[in-house]
Amino acid sequence: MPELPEVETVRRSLATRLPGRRIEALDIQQPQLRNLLQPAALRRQLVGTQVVRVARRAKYLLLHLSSADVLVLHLGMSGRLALVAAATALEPHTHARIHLDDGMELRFRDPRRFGMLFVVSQEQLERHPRFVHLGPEPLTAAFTPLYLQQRARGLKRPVKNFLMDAGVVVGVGNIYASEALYRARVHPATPARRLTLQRWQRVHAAVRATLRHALRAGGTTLRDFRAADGRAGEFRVRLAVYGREGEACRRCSRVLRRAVQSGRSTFYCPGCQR
DNA sequence: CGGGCGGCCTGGAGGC
DNA sequence: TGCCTCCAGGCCGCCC
Repeated sequence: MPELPEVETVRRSLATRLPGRRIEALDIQQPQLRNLLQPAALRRQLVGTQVVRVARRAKYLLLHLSSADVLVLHLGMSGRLALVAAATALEPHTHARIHLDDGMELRFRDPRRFGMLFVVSQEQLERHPRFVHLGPEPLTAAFTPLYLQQRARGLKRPVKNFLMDAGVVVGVGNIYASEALYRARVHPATPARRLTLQRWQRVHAAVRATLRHALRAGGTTLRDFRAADGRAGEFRVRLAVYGREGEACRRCSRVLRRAVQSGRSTFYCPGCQR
């Protein structure tokens, strides 16, 4: 589900509400997510701590705690976080409930259970196996056209797969990889090593613009996605290629196509993207 | 070692 | 209505 704009949207919706709240209790209904939750250990680490701030790295949400630990949450494909009154009826696939000191509850739901939840010390976070290999954030100065060109040196994998590799750049998933390449007018199957610096400049700018616009719209809701306050994202109507196979390109009117790359759908315009 | 692929899960859509 | 297949926004381990 959620790529950078969606995770960042969730972060923002939590950042106005969570800091200062104390965790009073934790209920685990279903410990088997992507990682196996250890209810007793989690309770020991979380209960009694205060949320200090809500951050994000790649597609991970980071709840920094007063204990100098970090509660790390990943939404996988279908995960949702909701901040609701404790009396709210329990919805299906609610795996974890974090009870707060103001009568609210942070609920983690995830039908497909590809999501993750774990605690790591702030100090160890960057060295954690899930974090240590991560590339730069696309909206920071570390992400440049030259960086892309250098990382692509010698790689014959398609540029779309390259952009979706979190070791190259984080936060770009299947929707925004297609959208950004359309915006950059680069064919998704182009071997990464074939792109000139000039084209990397276009790709770089397109990745950033696409993510920024999606962020401004509160992300893309295809089906599941909601911010923590329940709001859906509005970017779906602005998608230029994703999910629009068979429809007309808005730029050149050619029929948009779908292809499969490494088992994932890619959408592109055969006229605009060479 | 780069990189494609299957597997992890459930549910929705569409075909018959 | 039911049953089947395919597909889905992520990530990792296996294998060539």
